[in-house]
Amino acid sequence: MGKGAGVGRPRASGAAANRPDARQAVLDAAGELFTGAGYAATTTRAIAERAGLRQASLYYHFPAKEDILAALLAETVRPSLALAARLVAGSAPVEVRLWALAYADIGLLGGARHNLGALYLLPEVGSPNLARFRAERADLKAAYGKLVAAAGIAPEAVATRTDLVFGLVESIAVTRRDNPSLDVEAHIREGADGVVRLVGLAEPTEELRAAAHTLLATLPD
Amino acid sequence: MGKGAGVGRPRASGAAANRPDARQAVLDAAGELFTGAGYAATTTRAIAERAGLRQASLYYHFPAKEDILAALLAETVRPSLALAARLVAGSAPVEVRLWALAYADIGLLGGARHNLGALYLLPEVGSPNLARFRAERADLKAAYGKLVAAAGIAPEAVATRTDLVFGLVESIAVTRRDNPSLDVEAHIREGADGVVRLVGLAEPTEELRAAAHTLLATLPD
DNA sequence: ATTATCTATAGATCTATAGATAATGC
DNA sequence: ATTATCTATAGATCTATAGATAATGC
Repeated sequence: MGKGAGVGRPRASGAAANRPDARQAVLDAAGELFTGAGYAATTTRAIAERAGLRQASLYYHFPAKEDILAALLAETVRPSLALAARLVAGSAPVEVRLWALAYADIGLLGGARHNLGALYLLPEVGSPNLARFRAERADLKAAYGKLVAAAGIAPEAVATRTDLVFGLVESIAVTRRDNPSLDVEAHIREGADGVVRLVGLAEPTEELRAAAHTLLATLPD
Repeated sequence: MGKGAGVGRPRASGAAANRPDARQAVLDAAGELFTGAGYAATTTRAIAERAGLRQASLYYHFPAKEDILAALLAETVRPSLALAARLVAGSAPVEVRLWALAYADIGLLGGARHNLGALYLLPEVGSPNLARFRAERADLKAAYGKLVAAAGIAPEAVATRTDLVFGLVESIAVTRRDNPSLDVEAHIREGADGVVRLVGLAEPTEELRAAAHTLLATLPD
């Protein structure tokens, strides 16, 4: 049991009070419901029920419903952003770094519990309270843009090409929503190949893929 | 004025009653609000207000809120589907037909009022009542799949490659949402080129694009 | 008589707050 | 005394229906 377990009134279900567990259960429940039914259609009562708490108890862990969404968005975009920053700063050939970024990023979205990438598609991400997430996602896109520019794309074409690459990467969320039994591994490999092709670089070779895997395995944390 | 104008109690605004006008105004208002704020977060009152009617009057034109969404989805996917059916049945080189389909389809989504492609991303499209739309969208995807297969992709790679192509085409909706002042024309041209590249066909030439434009201009209606 | 609208509202929520309570910690 | 939960509910909706009404059409 984590720190604080047992302190506080027990849950109605009988479980002992436990701050970190409850917070995590809320995020997990909200992740499933927001990605499945959307934000507005998901009630705080449904989240609480699935998390094993009473509705009002959510507000001990999050000041408002929207803060639950903000926490989920942050934990989804941040690993991708951290990886992108390290790859942009790297010195491997640009096609290797781009393949590696797309591969890892699609993998994070495709491998997450509950298709968390679908959160990026929610209309509520436009909310003023979620500006932080939008800025982090824009930073991630800018990292793709730097690699696209480094790939030798004509300067006036970089922005549009980057939009397309970023759209292709995030499209895993829609594909997965449409087909929950998707072969995610195949999609990740083909998606990374596709990003390289889409940018206009040479057809990916097995050597390129191997180099990218090595690069990802040796990145400093 | 259209047929039926003036028959019926005048609107509270003073405008004469007019069935076709009111229905169109409702769809237009709902298109703007659903794409901007989402389905669940858009109230029937807000739709009615923007359409110049009272909230309850919506129900003379649509049996329920969800039927307004169904009508918008249908009118967004059908033109693309009709075009795809004609191109799949055509005899022009496959790279020309694929470029033409992607160009026209991205153009329909990118050029529509209110970014209607964003409706495809709403979590509510999973609703049982919207099965018809999902089937039509699946037919559209299948048309892309036929062209991908005809492009000589290895049979076991066709499904994934098609997912990626379809994802790239629809990504215009997310791009446009993120950047409402997007250069749509540039995105359409680059997007069609990108689809051809993504499938693994030869880099698009000016001749290919010209042939595709000719094909689109000469398609029978 | 028919049509397209209106006013009024029932009934069902939904979010967030107020205040109580049942644990552990000191 | 502090913590993490609970019960109860205020206040604000939101969708859809009931029934009235102000036009035109016959």
